Amino acid sequence: MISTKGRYALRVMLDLAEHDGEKAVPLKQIAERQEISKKYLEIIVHDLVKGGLVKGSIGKSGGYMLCKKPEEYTVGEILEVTEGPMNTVACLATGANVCPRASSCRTLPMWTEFEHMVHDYFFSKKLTDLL
Amino acid sequence: MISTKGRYALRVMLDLAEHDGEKAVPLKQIAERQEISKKYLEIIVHDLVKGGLVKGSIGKSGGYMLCKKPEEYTVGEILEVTEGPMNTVACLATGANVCPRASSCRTLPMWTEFEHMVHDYFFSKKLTDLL
DNA sequence: GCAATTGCCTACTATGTCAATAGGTAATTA
DNA sequence: TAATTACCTATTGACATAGTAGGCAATTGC
Repeated sequence: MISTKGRYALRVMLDLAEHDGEKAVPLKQIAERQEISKKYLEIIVHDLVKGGLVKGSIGKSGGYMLCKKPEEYTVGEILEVTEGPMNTVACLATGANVCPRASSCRTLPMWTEFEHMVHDYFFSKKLTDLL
Repeated sequence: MISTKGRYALRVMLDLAEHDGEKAVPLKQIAERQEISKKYLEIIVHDLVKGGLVKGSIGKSGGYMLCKKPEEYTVGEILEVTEGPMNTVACLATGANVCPRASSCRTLPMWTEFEHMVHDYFFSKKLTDLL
């Protein structure tokens, strides 16, 4: 299940891609266009900044800008930065203690295959594919 | 994210498939073999019974049996019965109020495509593919 | 017939995540 | 210098997850 955080993040990135230029885009404008609470977007954009996907500038005529060209972003990296690593099952989660049944588990191969499929899907999809 | 309910349900179904025969399999045995709390499994198996995937018989030498032949089950139906409908994003959830932005949403087509991919994956995978 | 076995039922709980909201600080620029 | 803007910490209500606890009722092997 993709949460609102990831979905909103994607919409923010698309908004920034559409208004990509010289000037930074204030969060207020994004919030209005996307009809999402500005306060909540602050949290999300903070993750994007922390993840190095966008950069912000403080002060009048400040706002946010993309760090790379729009076509260089994948949907996967945007989702991972806001939602954390894409784990579909707990036994495959990054940093999970290895399940003692792993070697004989009948279901593990399927989960692994599924996880790869999901990962491939989102990391081969570019942000600009959605425009 | 697939929860323990769905994952355990799958292991129960596999256990039943491996011990498919004349006699019903007591939950106690399944719990011991799978190393899962019997109490918790009761909840899960109840969902499987409610969903018509297995049937139980009360009393001494009672237990659970499959309703169909093992090869007739898909992973998808087992997961749906225990985890509820497979919704990857809220805007596509069954019974969700339609998003007013749906017609112009840049991300919706991707979510729809993704949801189909996930659905197809699990519903084309048979239980016996895991044995 | 009786006792052991087994499924079935309701209720409860601790923990964590989600989706926000609230209020304030500090930097920048028109 | 005043408006604008990003940035920071804290808090909240609702809900889901992952179980635990205890008892009832039906069946059957002896």
